[in-house]
Amino acid sequence: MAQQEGRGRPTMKDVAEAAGVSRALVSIVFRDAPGAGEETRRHVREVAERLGYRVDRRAQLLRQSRTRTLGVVFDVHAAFHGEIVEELYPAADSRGLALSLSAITPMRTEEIAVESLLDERVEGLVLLGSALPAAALMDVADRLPSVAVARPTGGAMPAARTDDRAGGRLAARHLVELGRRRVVYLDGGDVAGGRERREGHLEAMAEAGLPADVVAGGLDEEAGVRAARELLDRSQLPDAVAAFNDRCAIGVLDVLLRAGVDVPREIAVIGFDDIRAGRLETIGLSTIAQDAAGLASDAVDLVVDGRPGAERVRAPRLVVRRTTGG
Amino acid sequence: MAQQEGRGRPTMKDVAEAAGVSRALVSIVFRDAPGAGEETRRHVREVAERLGYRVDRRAQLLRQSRTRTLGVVFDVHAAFHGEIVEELYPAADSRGLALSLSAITPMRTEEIAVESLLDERVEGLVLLGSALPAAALMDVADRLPSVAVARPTGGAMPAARTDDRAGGRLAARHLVELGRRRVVYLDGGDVAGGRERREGHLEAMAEAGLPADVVAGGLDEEAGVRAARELLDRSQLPDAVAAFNDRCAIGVLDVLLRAGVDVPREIAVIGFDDIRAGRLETIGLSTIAQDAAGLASDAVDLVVDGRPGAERVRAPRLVVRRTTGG
DNA sequence: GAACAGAACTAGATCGATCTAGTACAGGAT
DNA sequence: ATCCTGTACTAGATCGATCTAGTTCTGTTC
Repeated sequence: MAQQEGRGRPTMKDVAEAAGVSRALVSIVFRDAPGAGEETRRHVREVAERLGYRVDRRAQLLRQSRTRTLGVVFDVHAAFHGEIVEELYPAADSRGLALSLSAITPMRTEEIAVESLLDERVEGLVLLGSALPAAALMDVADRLPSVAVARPTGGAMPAARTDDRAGGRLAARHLVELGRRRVVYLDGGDVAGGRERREGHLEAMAEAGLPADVVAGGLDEEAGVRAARELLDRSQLPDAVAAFNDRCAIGVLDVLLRAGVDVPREIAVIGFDDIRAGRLETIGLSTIAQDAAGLASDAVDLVVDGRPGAERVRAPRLVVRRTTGG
Repeated sequence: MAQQEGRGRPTMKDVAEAAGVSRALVSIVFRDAPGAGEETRRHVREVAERLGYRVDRRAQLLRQSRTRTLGVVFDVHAAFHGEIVEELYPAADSRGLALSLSAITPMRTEEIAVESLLDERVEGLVLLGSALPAAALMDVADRLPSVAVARPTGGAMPAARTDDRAGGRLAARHLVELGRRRVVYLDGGDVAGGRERREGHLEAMAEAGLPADVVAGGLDEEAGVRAARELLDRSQLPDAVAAFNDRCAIGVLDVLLRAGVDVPREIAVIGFDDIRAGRLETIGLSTIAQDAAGLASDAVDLVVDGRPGAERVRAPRLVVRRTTGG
């Protein structure tokens, strides 16, 4: 990793000398700030280009009181996080902010990921699907403008999230409108949005005058598989399944398919999240879509002018595909 | 995003004044450098703790000639990239290096991702599954010690990769040893490792004295679905399918399952990569596993003391699961 | 042609750390 | 008493940019 160049990369001073102007003027040119003639700008840019000069972001960050950078803590394995990170780039960009990503891994805890961003002096933090307890969230929010995405925070930190309760209702009502009567809900437990989705489902079922049937599910395909096997053991099969999320729903689908159950004729299945895998033609999973771009945009808004308890909630959207469709 | 504190976070100067020592000494303490008494170290650390001081990485980076940071360009949607990023953290850490992540998205091209890292003055670049042409790779490698992971570079840049040819052979031989005779290979085309895997497959088939049967496949589930439908239209079905990667294989599996084909009895299926989805009990995809930790470690090694055309190749590993198993 | 405004440009301080080249002082050898 | 050595500590330069407060220069206006 020995730097091949003799004395490192060129600096503003080098460009200034080569162009026969002051360093300050070079700075003006590169910041597109007023105070330089057109002719000079062209010349400076040309000299810089020739020397292979690029502004050193380290020095830039140090000098500017504002780093104009948002830290993003995410999980490299959560597919939905990828979707949001992707949308965060343009959302931040449109407000003149850069992103600094910090991944969570089994060895690299959320705390470590946050600390490393604080050391970089990011101006705000976006936590994707944080697993931190409310007290820890408050600590973080206390140090820096922060926002939690896709999880309710109970006011501990501003949040950008989907209206999970409405999503739960939406899914249940859709199944009921298809004429389904024996609807099972596969619960996600206490995780981000878990309670809200379950309650939404229960409300919709109650409104329809139908009995609720909640079964412990989980967050991933494995959980869906386990739950589906249990369902198949019942004397009377349900005629619809609403799962906490898409991954769980996909596990269910797989078991049903192998057992020769006709989806959706015998059992309709609906998930939550609208992950890519579910959009595949062969899977065709009906689902409640979260608005990734909207969440990302809300998240940046909230970090930028974050009042303590603020919350932005996006309406979910019903996406009908094969598993509940004709 | 208004900084709540009056004058921003405390600096080394603040700590020095509060502790009644010089700034330089505080620096010595925080770098664990020699030149300070035990007593003083304790005192400085205590004062710093009380003020909530943390070293400003921006200033640190600027002053040190070395940033000791590796830039990582990756795709948030490629599951395998997540696996490698995860392993890169400890690999870099053990050599005293930090990571700076830069994501590729539809709007944010690989070039942009690379530029942003160059601006941060990272000391080396790790490109995951880069899609850049050889010429562009050479340009990048010319500017900075770089390494491409999981793609052959034809010497344009050091590479840490899996022996894809051996992997192709391994998969084919496994199928042949199971007694399969009509083996179809779903090709991945010209992408990273595509040619090598195909050639390995062809070699193994030739050695077994069996005819080769290469069909255009692709990189994702959709491609697998298309290819599988074509196969089902044939007058005589193959008795085994080796796919370019796991995602493609999963698409194939789905179609076969829906068509009522018994996997693996009628058709055995094997993929490549060992992604998480394939490990699921219900899918149970046999595959050729790439050694993510090994690739990550090799990648860091190569960046650190990168001779121009260097290459580290890891042996792949056959993982037998349900789709070719009992 | 004096006064003035605005544009173009520059010198020098500054951001918050590290690094170099010192100074001060203790204790031991001569 | 003098010299030396090593440890503990400090002043000031430095990294590469931006920012403030200027200075020139050009062109208008009265």
